[in-house]
Amino acid sequence: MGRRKVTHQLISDNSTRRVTFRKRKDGLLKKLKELTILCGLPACAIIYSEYKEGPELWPNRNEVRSLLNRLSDLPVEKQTKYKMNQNDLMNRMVQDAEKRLEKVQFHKRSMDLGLMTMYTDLITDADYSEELKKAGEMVEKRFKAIKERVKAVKAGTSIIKRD
Amino acid sequence: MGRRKVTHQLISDNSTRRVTFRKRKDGLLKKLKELTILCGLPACAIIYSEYKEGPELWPNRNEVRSLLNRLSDLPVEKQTKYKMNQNDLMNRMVQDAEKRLEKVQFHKRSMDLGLMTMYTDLITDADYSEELKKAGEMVEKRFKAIKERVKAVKAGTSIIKRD
DNA sequence: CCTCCTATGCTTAGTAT
DNA sequence: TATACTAAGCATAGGAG
Repeated sequence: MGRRKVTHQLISDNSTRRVTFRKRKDGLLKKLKELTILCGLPACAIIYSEYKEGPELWPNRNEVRSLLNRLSDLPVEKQTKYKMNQNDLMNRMVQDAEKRLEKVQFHKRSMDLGLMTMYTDLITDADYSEELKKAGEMVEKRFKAIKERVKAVKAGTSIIKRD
Repeated sequence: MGRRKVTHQLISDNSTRRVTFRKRKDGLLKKLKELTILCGLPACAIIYSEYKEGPELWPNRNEVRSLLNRLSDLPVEKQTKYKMNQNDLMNRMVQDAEKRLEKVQFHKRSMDLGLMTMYTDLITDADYSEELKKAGEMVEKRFKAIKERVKAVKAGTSIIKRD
C-alpha cells in the first residue's frame, strides 16, 4: 500500500515510532545538507533520541561546536534587563557570572586558590536569570578545575596525562 | 511549469538562491518540528545565512542553549591526545585553556588584575589543538571582561546599565 | 530488527501576477 | 520583493520478505 496521511502527534507504537524516526531523521539531514550546498551557508542540527546514547550531531561534532562558538557572540535578546554595549554574550555572561560567584563564594575561593581579595566594591545585589545562573555554574566548574590542578601539581602529579 | 530536477551545487543566481533558501528552510524546519512531535524528542537547528543578521535558531534561542549545555557534558572523542577523567568537556577546556593562557600572559595579567602570581610550576610546553586555542580565547575574553569591570567601577560607573 | 518496495502525500522549481 | 499556483520530483507509511 502507498502512504497514508499522517496525524501530527506522538506515535504510540514503539517500533513504528523507531522506524519513522530513522526514516524522517535521514530525510531531514539530507535536506539540511542540500540546503547548505544549494545556498552555501553553515548550519548544524542536534537531535536527541532514545535510540542512541548521545545526540545526533550534523554535520559533525566540530561543526556544531564551531557554530556554537559563534552563537556566543550574538547580541542578547531584550528578555533580560541588561543591555549590551557589544555583540558579545560571553562577555556579559562572564561579567555577571563573575559578580554572582564572587558575592557568594569569593572569600572562600580566594583562600583556596591563594588569590588576593579584590572586587569588594563590585559586589552588588541583583536578581539573576536562569541564564546567568548557568553562567555562574560554568565559572564554578572553572574554579574547581583550577583547584584540582593546583592540588595535583602540589602532589607532584598532573591530572592531564600525556601519550 | 512544474519543478525541474535539482543539481546539487551552489545556486549562482542571487535572487533564485534567496527564494530557494526561504522555501527549503521553511520546509526543513517544518519537518524538524514534525520529527520532534511524532517521535517525542528534543532537537534544535542553527542556520546561518546572508539574509539575516543572526542565525536562524529553531525552535528558539533557549532550547538551542539548553541542548548546547547538554552537549558540554558529552564525553570527548579520542581525536585529541588528552584523556578525560570525567565526562566533562568544560573542565578539560578550562584546564588546558588555563594552562596555555598562563604560560603566555600570566604575569602581565596578574599584574593588571592585582592577583598574586602562582602556578609557575604548572607551566609546561605542549602543543595546542585548534580546540584548545579557542578555549584559550574564551578565557581571554573572560579576563578582558573582568579588567573592564574593574576599570569601570574604579571610574565610578558600571558597564552594565540597569533599567 | 533489517532492507526493499511502491502508492500516495508532500515539497518545491519555475512561472505568473 | 512577496504571494499564489501547479507540475513534477521527492519522501515516506505501510507491507512483504
